[in-house]
Amino acid sequence: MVVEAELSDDEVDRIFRALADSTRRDIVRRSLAGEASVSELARAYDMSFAAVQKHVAILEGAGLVTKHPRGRERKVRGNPQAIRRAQAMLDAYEQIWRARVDRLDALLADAPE
Amino acid sequence: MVVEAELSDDEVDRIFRALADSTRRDIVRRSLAGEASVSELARAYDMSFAAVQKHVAILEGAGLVTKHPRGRERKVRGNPQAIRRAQAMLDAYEQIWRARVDRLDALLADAPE
DNA sequence: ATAACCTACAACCAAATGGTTGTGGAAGCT
DNA sequence: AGCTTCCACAACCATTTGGTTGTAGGTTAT
Repeated sequence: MVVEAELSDDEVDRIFRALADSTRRDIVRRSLAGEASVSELARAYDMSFAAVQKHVAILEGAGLVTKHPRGRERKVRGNPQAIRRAQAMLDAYEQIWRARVDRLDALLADAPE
Repeated sequence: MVVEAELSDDEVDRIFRALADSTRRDIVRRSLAGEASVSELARAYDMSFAAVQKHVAILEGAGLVTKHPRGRERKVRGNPQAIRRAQAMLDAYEQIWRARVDRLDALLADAPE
């Protein structure tokens, strides 16, 4: 059974904020496709190693990515669970909208002229 | 036929950034559940009218919400399409992960010892 | 042992964020 | 007309963000 972790506002903030940057989204894509070390990632972007390191740290803080020491490098691995939790949030919003549409439909059905 | 709007990085940035604030997420929820004027929304939060107005403007800039003049007020309406576009983004990430898992499975099948 | 590489972290800086107050215009009410 | 309500926008301020460089520690290779 899937544990439906109650997300605090702060956690949701971090997830969406982490996704609100194209470099970070690209890091997520790469690390979901397969493990990559921080420096491998850094070589892919036109910015300093430290900058990429910070992006990875932000993603890690949001739970979108985990780091795993392998020798002298840290392998970055995407976390599909975090993605699914974000999806669950958006699903909830769509349900709210759907519920509203249903209410309006019911109203029209009750007063059909 | 559904128009699969190609989202620019900037647009995706705006959508996730807009969702990375609990006040704004709450505004989205309310405006998906039903239209509300800016001042109605403002009364719900412990901050100035102008602050709420800015949040609505950010949501509008991200396409998560639309404003509709009704007399002297502007009715704020949630836009489920924008939500779905964000969902599509997250779906794409999950597909990437799934593809990786499939690749690994295939590898194991090919070299079964 | 020395050199090269990978990572972490601090200090710094410009720009963006999230809030405030104040001003002003347009719409509705008495 | 005059007052009130709703909204937009500018100016300002503190904090956060996203980048930089520099320093230092741990790991691998020569």
